[in-house]
Amino acid sequence: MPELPENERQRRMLESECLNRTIEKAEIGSDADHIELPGSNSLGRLKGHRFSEARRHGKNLFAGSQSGPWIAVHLGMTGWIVAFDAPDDPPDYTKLLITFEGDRRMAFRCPRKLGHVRVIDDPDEYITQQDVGPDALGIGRVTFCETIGKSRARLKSALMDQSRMAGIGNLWSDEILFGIGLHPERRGIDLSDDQLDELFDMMRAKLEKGVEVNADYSQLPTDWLIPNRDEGGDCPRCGGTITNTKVGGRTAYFCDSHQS
DNA sequence: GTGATTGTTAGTAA
DNA sequence: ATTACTAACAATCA
Repeated sequence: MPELPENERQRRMLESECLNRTIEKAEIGSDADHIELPGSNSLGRLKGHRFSEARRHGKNLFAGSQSGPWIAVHLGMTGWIVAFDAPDDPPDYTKLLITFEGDRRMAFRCPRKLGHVRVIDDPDEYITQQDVGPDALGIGRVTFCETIGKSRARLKSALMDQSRMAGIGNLWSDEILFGIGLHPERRGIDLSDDQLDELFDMMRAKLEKGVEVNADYSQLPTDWLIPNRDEGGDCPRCGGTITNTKVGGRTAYFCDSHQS
């Protein structure tokens, strides 16, 4: 379940459960057809190394060390990483299984196979190669206002464009626009400087809260969109109705009253 | 059966 | 160059 807050939660999990243990084995799970995973040569490179650091950049996740190889993980729509101890069995849909010293194991599971894992040498170089913009919680106000303010694309699409900034997907883009009261089909180029400023602040506030509650939606304020993201429901903030439309091929939920 | 799903990419078109 | 639209990937659920 990965947008920026969900991905940060995964990063924390890796950090607390999977660092500083020597890798004994990295293997492909069963049912791993039609998904991009490292070949045996790449997997072999991991053996004997340790992950000393877990990083997040947008929806990308990295684990590795300065002198050793890194894994670059993208969770796709339904990917998830689980840490557990042998002899417990890996969960369903495990595509890649890493066994560390001391029975600790890390499973990359991915039911819909839309995620992937790669073995790389340098996360920074990888981010550049992949044309991924700055992390949405790392992008500066000036850069944000510039890239959104010059864009003729619809706001929702612009926020979700991983080359502009990385980490915002369907749910959180809706949440941000709901918070600021802008319709998802508005254009960045039509916003005033003040509106761009407020949008930047709103993006940070929403994502920071999402990170703070560790992407546990039950802990989000009840007047936010995500807990009320149902077609036809009442807007928790005004007398409006939650409705939806297609933007960029995704379903955009918004309040028909206070978002314009 | 139909349509939808927290993501990305390729192809096409304007 | 930028943006929009569609389909595709695959599994599952309402």
